[in-house]
Amino acid sequence: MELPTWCEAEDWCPITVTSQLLGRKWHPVIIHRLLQKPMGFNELKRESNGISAKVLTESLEDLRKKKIIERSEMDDNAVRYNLTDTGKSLEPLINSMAEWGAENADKL
Amino acid sequence: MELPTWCEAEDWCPITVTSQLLGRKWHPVIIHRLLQKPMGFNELKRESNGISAKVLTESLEDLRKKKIIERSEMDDNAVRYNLTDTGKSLEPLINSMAEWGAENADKL
DNA sequence: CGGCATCCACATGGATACTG
DNA sequence: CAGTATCCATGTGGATGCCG
Repeated sequence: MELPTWCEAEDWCPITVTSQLLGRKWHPVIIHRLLQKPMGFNELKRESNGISAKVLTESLEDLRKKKIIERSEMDDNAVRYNLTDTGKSLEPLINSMAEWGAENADKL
Repeated sequence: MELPTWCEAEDWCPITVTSQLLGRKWHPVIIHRLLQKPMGFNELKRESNGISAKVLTESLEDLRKKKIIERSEMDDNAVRYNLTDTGKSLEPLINSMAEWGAENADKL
């Protein structure tokens, strides 16, 4: 199957789509955390070392707009964020990124 | 083998290393182009639809500092940029990004 | 060809404080 | 717990023109 990996127009190529999703500082971290298990706002904040509430809010909003994650309120009013199917489909990519980063961090 | 995919300190995790490399708007595109073949400045500029000379200069500089690409001057004074081994090791990641982007661009 | 110099606009993120 | 509201600093990229 031929996939259009090349840019097909000014300012648009498949790579860039992914890059602009995973290039936001905290997005890949958030997705990585949610791959372990669904979490609430504050747990997610704790698990993402150093993110501010503001940026977490913005990131979650962006990821929701892009249908990568879902927000649901439980019966006890607790909030849960979890990945959509689209979000889960990023798992191999996220893992590859973590692996590449672990192996090459010292070389950069 | 256990790889440290998790953040090990404030402001540092393997995922973030990769994300900050591939998250710059044109970096993945440049790497993708150079995976096809080595190129000079202007050819690379033409092949990356829409990048400005300034940003291309900055990107190449950053990628060089990170040992992802190399710059060499040929005997005829022509310039060639090509990937280092570290840069080439990004190929599967770049391809996965292009693939994911092609498959999910419409859903975002 | 292979850039550099400017200037400018906006995106992104950090810090801090406050709220129901 | 789950956020909002401000303010501010820097990052990042675009446009344009010039140069050897």
